[in-house]
Amino acid sequence: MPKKIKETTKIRTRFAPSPTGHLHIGGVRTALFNYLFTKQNNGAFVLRIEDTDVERSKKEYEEEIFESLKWLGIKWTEGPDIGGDYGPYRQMEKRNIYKKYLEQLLKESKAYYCFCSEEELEAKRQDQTARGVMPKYDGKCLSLSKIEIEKNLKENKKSVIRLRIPEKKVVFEDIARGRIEMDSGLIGDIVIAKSLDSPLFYLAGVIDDEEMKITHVIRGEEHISNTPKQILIQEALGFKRPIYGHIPLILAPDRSKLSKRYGAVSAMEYKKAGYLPEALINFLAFLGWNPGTEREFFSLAQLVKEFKLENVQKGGAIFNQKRLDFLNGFYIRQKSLAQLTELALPYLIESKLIEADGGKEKILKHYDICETKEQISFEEIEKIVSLHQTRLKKLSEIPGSMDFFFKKEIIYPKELLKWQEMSDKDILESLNKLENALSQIKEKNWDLKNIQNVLLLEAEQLPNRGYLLWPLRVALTGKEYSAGPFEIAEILGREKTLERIIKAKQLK
RNA sequence: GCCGCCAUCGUCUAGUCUGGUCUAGGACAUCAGCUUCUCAAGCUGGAGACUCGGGUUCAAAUCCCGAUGGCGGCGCCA
Repeated sequence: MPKKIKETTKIRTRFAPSPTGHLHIGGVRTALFNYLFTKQNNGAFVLRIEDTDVERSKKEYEEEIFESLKWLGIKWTEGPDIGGDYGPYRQMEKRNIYKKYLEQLLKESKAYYCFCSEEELEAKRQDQTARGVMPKYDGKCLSLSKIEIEKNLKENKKSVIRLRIPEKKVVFEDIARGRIEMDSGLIGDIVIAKSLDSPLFYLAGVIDDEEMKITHVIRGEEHISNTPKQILIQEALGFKRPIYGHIPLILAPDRSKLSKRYGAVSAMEYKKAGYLPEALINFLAFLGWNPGTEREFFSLAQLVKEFKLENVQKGGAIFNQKRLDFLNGFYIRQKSLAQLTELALPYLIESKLIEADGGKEKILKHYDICETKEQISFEEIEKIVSLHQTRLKKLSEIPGSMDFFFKKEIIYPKELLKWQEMSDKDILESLNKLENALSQIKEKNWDLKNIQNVLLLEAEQLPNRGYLLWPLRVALTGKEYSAGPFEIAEILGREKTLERIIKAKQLK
């Protein structure tokens, strides 16, 4: 007996994207909030693919939805790929079910065929807008006789199926916003299917939620105005009403809907750009929600514990790229060196700085100018990566910030060697001092401590350390900004360090 | 236009339900300093907000009304 009660009260939610485009960051957040809410209540989280728009739905987008959610660690418990007791989980695989309900509505005269042309409807809409009223269908085809309908259908006259909307006040409680009400008289009879075999979003969604025993519908704010329509469909069908929770939208910096104009919007683009899933999750969770304390770093597991759907903000939140970058930098710093190096490898390979040749042990250093290739170990790459851990905001910055370790020749303007008011002569003197001092260190003694001792001794005799250290750093890296020269020299090795100093002297 | 939702630093937000402890707290960004060869990281400090107008009250960011602004919806898209 208790078991049964438990079963009927189990929370069931769903994330129902349509595979008509890349999985948007806003969709990801909707999925995240659903996941957090469900997981903390030990509920079931259904992934449903809403592919009723046959023209725009694509298999590759569906794949991307799976991939994105998996990357972020947002796990669903039922879905098209893993199955479940309430499938199928793709809407186009259950057309017969929608058809059954559609026939029921038609039979009960709760829905009717409409033969109005799109042009006719469009003209009426424009007229209504011009008169300052909310556009709605005038119910013209409602007065069609059974015989006329039969005749039209037989002639294959183009038609849609509309739901009769009764005039009443539709009221519902929203977990995130409280009571919301709307007058259904303003809506007009909505189209719920193009035909018996092609239901529209409103209808299919409502039927799925019922059949999948969804208890909580958590979705974006853009659906608030759709909710009364769906409630009316539920009522016509005699379905149970789920609990609704509408979460605010993610906005672009100008407060408009976030779109491609503002750069990356899909989850996979963020992955490619070198964002960590931890950072994206933490960031997205805090867009519209916060724990009410001053704590700001949360893992997915910690969010499951602390998240409260009732506490989500009501207003839309602007996507603050700088904050995401900050969080990403933070999570990069949290990684162990081995983990970060592992993450760096694909970026180094992609930019042709290294080649992978059968596993970690045989990583090849690849010179982009000479043909020579030499081996470099994972441990050596780790050392290089360690110098950059505090300097990275995104993984995609990896090749650009450490390429000088891998390249045979580095290119930079001579002008860059100049520190403060140094003359060409000063630079040459510094480079000579560097060459002399460093050549004194024997190959076997080439380590950070010795390099530092020798160089600092030399540098103290100059107006300031920069006179020696800046040209050194530039000669070794070719960059205006980088990690410190001692560490770099150590990793580069005696031979290459001296070689680059000599090259710097020859620069025209 | 109509309907709905919303409104605290540039941004994300705490505080609003249960008025006083709020000369409004935190974080990102920004500025200055420390550190320092540069850039990061780290530390210290600064500047920076209750949309406006009416009420209610001894007292309003907090309650009520109105205005304004922003966003969403008004599809044979989802």
